[in-house]
Amino acid sequence: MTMTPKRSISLEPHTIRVQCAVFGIDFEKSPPGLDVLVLREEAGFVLPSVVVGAGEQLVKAAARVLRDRAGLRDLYLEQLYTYDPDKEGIVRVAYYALTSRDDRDPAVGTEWHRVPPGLGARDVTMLDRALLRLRSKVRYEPIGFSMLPDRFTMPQLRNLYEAILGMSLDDRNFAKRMLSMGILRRVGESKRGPGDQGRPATIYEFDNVRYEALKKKGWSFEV
Amino acid sequence: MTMTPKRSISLEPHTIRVQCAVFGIDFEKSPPGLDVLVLREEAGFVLPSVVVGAGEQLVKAAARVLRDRAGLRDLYLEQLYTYDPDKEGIVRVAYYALTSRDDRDPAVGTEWHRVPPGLGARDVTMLDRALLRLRSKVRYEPIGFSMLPDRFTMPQLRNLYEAILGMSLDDRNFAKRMLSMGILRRVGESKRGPGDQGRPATIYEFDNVRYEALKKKGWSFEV
DNA sequence: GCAAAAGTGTTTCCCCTACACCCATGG
DNA sequence: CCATGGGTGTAGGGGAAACACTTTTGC
Repeated sequence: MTMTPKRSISLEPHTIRVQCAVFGIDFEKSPPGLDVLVLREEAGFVLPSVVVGAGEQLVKAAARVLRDRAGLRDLYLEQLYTYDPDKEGIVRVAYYALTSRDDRDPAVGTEWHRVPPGLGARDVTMLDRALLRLRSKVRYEPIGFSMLPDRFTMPQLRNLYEAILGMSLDDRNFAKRMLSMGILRRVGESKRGPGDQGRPATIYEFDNVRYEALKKKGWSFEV
Repeated sequence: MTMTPKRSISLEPHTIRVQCAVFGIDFEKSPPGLDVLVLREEAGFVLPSVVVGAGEQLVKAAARVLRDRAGLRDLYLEQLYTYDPDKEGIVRVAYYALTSRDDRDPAVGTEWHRVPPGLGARDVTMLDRALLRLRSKVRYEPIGFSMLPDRFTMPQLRNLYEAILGMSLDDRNFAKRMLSMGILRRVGESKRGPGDQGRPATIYEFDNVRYEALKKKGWSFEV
């Protein structure tokens, strides 16, 4: 029987690839809908993905591909699931991201598509899981605000939840719940442009300081 | 500018290691408590872990280490989180597992310890995450039954939830909720051994067929 | 008959739901 | 003044939480 020498080099090498499902709300259409960011390739669309560099942090790799390929920064980014190695020994670590589409136009080669868009089987599997997580998590963590501009109106917030959850919500009860949680700061009224009809909406900001304080006391967000 | 040739070999190789937090309830003590399975090593305790073989499925690797090192089979096993590569390029994929301690004695070199036991920093981080997930998930999925023998009593089930959630639960309301969900089958009464005091408890089984049927209708478990 | 453990029912209260009207602005 | 969109209050019902006594067994 021989002793196996200790080695500092890698054993059983795998390639690790991070893959991202980026969600954003399309407020232009009515009703607003949930879109996912895809890259146009020769044979259709793919979700953004990239090989993780040696020693690179996973979330950094995800942020890197979204910055380089889609010009996106400062998004909510959360790890989702790690998939088994495929035939080439590639392990995919899936992330999902939330972003406000704001003013930004999508970078060249990227497009926003209403979910579900046409994708390959693996991308679909991952997107399904991301949607499931998003629909569940958006109800007990205030992550939805990442998909809005810093300042937003109550109807926008409600439209966001309706788009994600795929159901319509009672406007009175929705506003009541949101305001009663005490995590929104009223910061003025919406300015009207030409063509804007109706009463100006109140503008709110998400009060993160307040939210963290409440969370520390055991309170939890809930829609 | 030169073309990079396509390669089928791995790029940016990493070693992947799965790591497991196995939870079980200690019904011997009163009140019963939540234990985690640890391996005794030279310098203390560690969570079970193993390098994932080339082409091996992640969950298979987790099941493999728990079978080989701890003699455990047929446990509830769920992926938890994937950690960034460390200095040696090792990426850890964390799983947590639930098992009924039943009759089984722990295999040699393994011990059950009340959480939290003394562990290294990485193991502690992972265990914290596993506990958080367990405490949350046990409330909306019927995974707790994996920590009981097939046949169990209502007080056992309640003790399990009390041990995991770290709070005491009203016995009447608890039984009411559990029975009203219609996922428990009454299968008899507990046999008393010498030394057993008090009224015999009703024995139940988890009715998985019924649970799946309800879930398909959009119903969801909730404690 | 006493101690130990298990089983069961009722009331209260709060929160979620359902629901309709008035207000502010642009044209 | 009319159309458009935004804001607000109330009443009722259902489910969760609080709460105490009876039953069965071993000793």
